[in-house]
Amino acid sequence: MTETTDSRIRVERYDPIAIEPRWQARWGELGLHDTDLDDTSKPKYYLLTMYPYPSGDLHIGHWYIVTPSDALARYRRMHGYNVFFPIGFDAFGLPAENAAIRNGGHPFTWTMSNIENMRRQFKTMGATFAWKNEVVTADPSYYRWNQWLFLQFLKAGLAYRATSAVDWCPNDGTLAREQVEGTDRHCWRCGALVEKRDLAQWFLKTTAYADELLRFDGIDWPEPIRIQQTNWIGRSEGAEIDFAVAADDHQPGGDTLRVFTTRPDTLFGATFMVLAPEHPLVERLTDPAHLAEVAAYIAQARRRTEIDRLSTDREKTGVAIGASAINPVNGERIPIFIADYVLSGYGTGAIMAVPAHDERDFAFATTFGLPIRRVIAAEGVDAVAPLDMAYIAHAAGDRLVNSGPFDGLSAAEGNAAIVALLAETGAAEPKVTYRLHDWLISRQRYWGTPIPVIHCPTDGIVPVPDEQLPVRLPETVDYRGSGENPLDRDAAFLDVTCPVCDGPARRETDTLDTFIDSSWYWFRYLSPHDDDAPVDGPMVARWTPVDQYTGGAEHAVMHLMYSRFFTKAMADIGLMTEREPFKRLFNQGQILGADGERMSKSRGNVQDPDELVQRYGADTVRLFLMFMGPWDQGGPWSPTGIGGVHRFLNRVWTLVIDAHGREPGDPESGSLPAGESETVARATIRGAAHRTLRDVSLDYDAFRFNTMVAKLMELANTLFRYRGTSVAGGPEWDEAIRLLLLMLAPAAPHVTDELWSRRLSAAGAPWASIHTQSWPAVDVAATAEATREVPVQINGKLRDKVTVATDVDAATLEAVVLASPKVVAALAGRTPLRVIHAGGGKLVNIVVRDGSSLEIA
RNA sequence: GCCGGGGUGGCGGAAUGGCAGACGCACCUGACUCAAAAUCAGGCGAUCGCAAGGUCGUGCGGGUUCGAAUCCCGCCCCCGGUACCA
Repeated sequence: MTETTDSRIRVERYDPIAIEPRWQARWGELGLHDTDLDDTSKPKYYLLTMYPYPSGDLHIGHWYIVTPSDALARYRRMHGYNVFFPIGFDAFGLPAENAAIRNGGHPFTWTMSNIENMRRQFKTMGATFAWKNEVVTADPSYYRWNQWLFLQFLKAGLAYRATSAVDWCPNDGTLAREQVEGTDRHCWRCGALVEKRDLAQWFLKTTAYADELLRFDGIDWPEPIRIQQTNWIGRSEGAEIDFAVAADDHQPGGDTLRVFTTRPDTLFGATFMVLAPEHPLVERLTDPAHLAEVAAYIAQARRRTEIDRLSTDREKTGVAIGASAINPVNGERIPIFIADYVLSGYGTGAIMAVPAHDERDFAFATTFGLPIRRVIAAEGVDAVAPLDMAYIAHAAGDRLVNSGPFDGLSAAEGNAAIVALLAETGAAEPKVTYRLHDWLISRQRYWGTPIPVIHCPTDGIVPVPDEQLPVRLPETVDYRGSGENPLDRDAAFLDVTCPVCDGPARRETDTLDTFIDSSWYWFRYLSPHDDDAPVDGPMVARWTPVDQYTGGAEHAVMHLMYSRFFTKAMADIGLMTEREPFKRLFNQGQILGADGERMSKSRGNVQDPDELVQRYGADTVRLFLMFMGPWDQGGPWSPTGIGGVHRFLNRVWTLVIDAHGREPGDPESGSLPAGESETVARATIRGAAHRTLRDVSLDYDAFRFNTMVAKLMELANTLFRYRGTSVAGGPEWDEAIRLLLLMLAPAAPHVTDELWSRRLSAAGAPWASIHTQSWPAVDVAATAEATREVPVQINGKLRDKVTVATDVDAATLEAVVLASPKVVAALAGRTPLRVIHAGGGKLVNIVVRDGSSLEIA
C-alpha cells in the first residue's frame, strides 16, 4: 500500500498475527491460567470440558468445543472465582493401534505426537487451561491408578469374571462393534467372516447401583439426558414365575422354567411359552424329532439377531421344541417354543406368552396359529369375542376375565393376588429387572490399561500386589500386521511367578475399556503427580463435584453413566463422600463437515483451524464459532460469515485506536445525528453500553454466546455512529469503550488485552491485564429510557406505533393511541369494544367487532 | 417402531403468549478512489401499488386466545440415539 493523504492510512491496523503470540506468551509468564488449588480466599469454580481423544484428525470441532468453555472460564475469573479449568488427553484406544498396525511404530509415539500438536493448537487459540494439571491416560502414572481402582473394586466385590461372547475374527482376534462390517458380518481389515466366541471376561457391577443411578439428587442436568439414562437403565417391576416342564416321551419333566413378567395379572392368558434360542434348557428339553429343526434355528438366530436388527417389525420366527410347560395357576399344558424375539440377556431368557395382551406374542400366535385368550376386558366387552390386536392399554374399568377365581378383580388387584397365591408355594416372587447390564470392561487389545491379575494354576486368579503396580505395557510391541493382541505372545510380559505360591503363572492379557480412564480423570486433575494415592481426599472434598461440565450429547449414556457409577463406587471404597461427579451439565452440539457428515480424515471434510488462524487470527475464529448459532446446536461447518466477525473486531479496533477519525466515504461522518443534542447523544451512548452489559451478562450465564456477540456488535454499531463527533472521546464514550472491551475480553482475549494495555499506557496508568479485571457492574439508572415506542394493534394486527413517556399512565397512553390518525383511520368510525394494555402497556390492542361499523356507531 | 431434538428470508440465525426476521453472510445502490480492493453509508420476506399503503407469510391441517413462530390436538418431513427388554 502506498502512502497517500488519507488520514486513515496512518492509523495502525489491527494485526492479530502480530499481537496474539505476544499475549499468549505474556499470559504464560504471568501464570494467568495456573490455578492455586489451595487458595480458599475466593469461591471455587471447577469448569470441566470433556478431554479430547488425540486422534490426529485435529479440526475445527475441537475449537468449537473448547472456545466457549474458555470464554466461560475467563468470565468466571472476572467474577472473582478461583477457576480450575484443566485439560488432558484420552490417550488409549483403537485408532492409535490401527495406525501402529498400518504404519509400524508404536501407538505411544503416534499418540504423543498428536498430543504435542494439540497442545500447540490449544495454545494458539489462547485457551486458559491449567496445563500443570494435565493428565495423559496412557502414562503409567495415570493408568497405574486404573489398576489400583480395579483391584479395590475386585476386593469390594464390584468386579467379577464371567463368560461372554465377543465378535471374533480368525486373523485379527476380537473385534470392536465398529470393526464388523456388512450384512455378512466380515472383518473390516481382512474380510474374513466374523464369528462369536465365548471368552472369560471381566465385569464391573454397574447394576448394583441401578436404583441410585435413577435418582439425580442434587444435580442439575438437562432433562433429555436424564430421560435417556433412565430409559437406558430400564427399570421394570414385575415378578418371576416358575413353570414346571411337563413329562414327555423323550424326557421325564420336572425341570423348572422361570419367566419374568411385568404382567402376572395376565397369567391365565398364557397360551404358550417362548425361550431364547440360547436358553440352557433348550438342548435337554428338545424332542429328538424336532432336533434338526431346532438346531438349524439356533444357528440361524446367532447370525440373524445381528443381521436384521433394523427390522423390528419383521415377521416373527421360531420353532416348537416338542415339549410343554405347566401353567402354575391352572395346571394347563402349554407348548414351548424358541424364538429370537426373546433375548437371553434380559430377564430369565424365557417368557410366558400372553398373545391377547402383548403385541409381540400376538404376532407370534397369529403366525403360528396359537390360541389367543383374553383375560383383561373393559366393562361391557365380550370376554370371548376374538381380538384383532393385542389389548395393552389399561382403562380404569378393566377387569380380569377368564381367570378363574380372580375374575372381576382389577388388573392391579389381580396382579397382587396372583403373585401372592403363587408365592405361598415359592412358585413366584416379586422381581425388579433392569435393562442395564453389568459393564464388560475386558478388551483383547494392547493399547489400554493391563488388567492387574495373574492366573496361577494353583491359586487361580491372583491380584497383582499393590507394590508391583503399575503393570506396564511392554515398550516394544510387535503387531505382525494383524489386529491380534500382541500381549498374548509376549513371553516377557506373560510369564510371571505367582505372588502367592511363587510357582510359574501367566499374566492376564486383557486390558481395560478406555471408558474406565474417562470415568474418574477429573478427580486426578486435582493431584496429577501424586504417587501415593489415586486422588487427594481433601482436594476432592474442596473442589468436587465439578461445577460445570461441558461436552457432546453423544455421551449421554455411556460416559456420563459410567462416571456416575465410578463416583459412587469410589465413594463406597472410602475415597470420597461425594456421590455425584458433575453438578451441572451442558451438551454442546457437534460441528460436522461441510457435507453434513462427521469430520474425519478419511472423508476429507476436515477443516483445519490453523489455516483460519493464520488468515484471521485466533480471536476471529473464536468469536465466529460462538456467533455461528446456539452452542447446543452444532451443525455443518461453513466459513461463510467469518469475514463479518473479523470486520467487527476491526471496527472495535478502530473505535478504540481512532475515536476521532472520520469516514471520507460518509458525508454525515463527524456530525451528530440530525436534531440530536450532545446531551442526548451522551445519554444514548451510556444507555446503550449499560443495557448491553445487562443483556450480555445474562447471555454468558445462559451459554447464549451467539446473541452475546450480536449485542456487542450492536453496541459497536451505535458507537460507530458517534465516532468523530463532539461526544467521541468524552467520558461516556470512554466508559462505553471500557465496558465493550471488558465484555468482549472472555471471547476475544488477545485483541482486548492489546487495546486495554494501549488505553492504560495512553492514560499513563500502569499496565494490568484485562483478564485480571473485575466484571463491571450495570448502572441500572443509565439503562432507563425517557420515551418508548408502543405498538398499536387493531384486532391483533399492527396498525401504528406511538411514542410516549416511559412512565406514561394507562389513561394517557390510551388517549394518545386513540388520537393517532392512523388508528382513527383504521377504526373507520367503529367503537372499540375493548382496549387491551398488554404487558403493562408494552403493547396496545384495540378490539372492535368485525363487519359493519354503522351498527355500533 | 420407540425415545430425544428440530422445521422461521437466498444462507447462519433472533424472537418461548404481545412489533416476526435482531445480529451477521450473500446480494443491490451510493460515497471515497484514476480504478479496483478495502472502508463507510443506505437498501434487502413474498406480493399488489407511482406512492401512501394494502394483502399474505414461521413444515401442513384444525383448535384455544383480544393476540400464536411460541400453547393444545392431528399429520408430514429432517437429525441424533436405540433396537422386539416380556
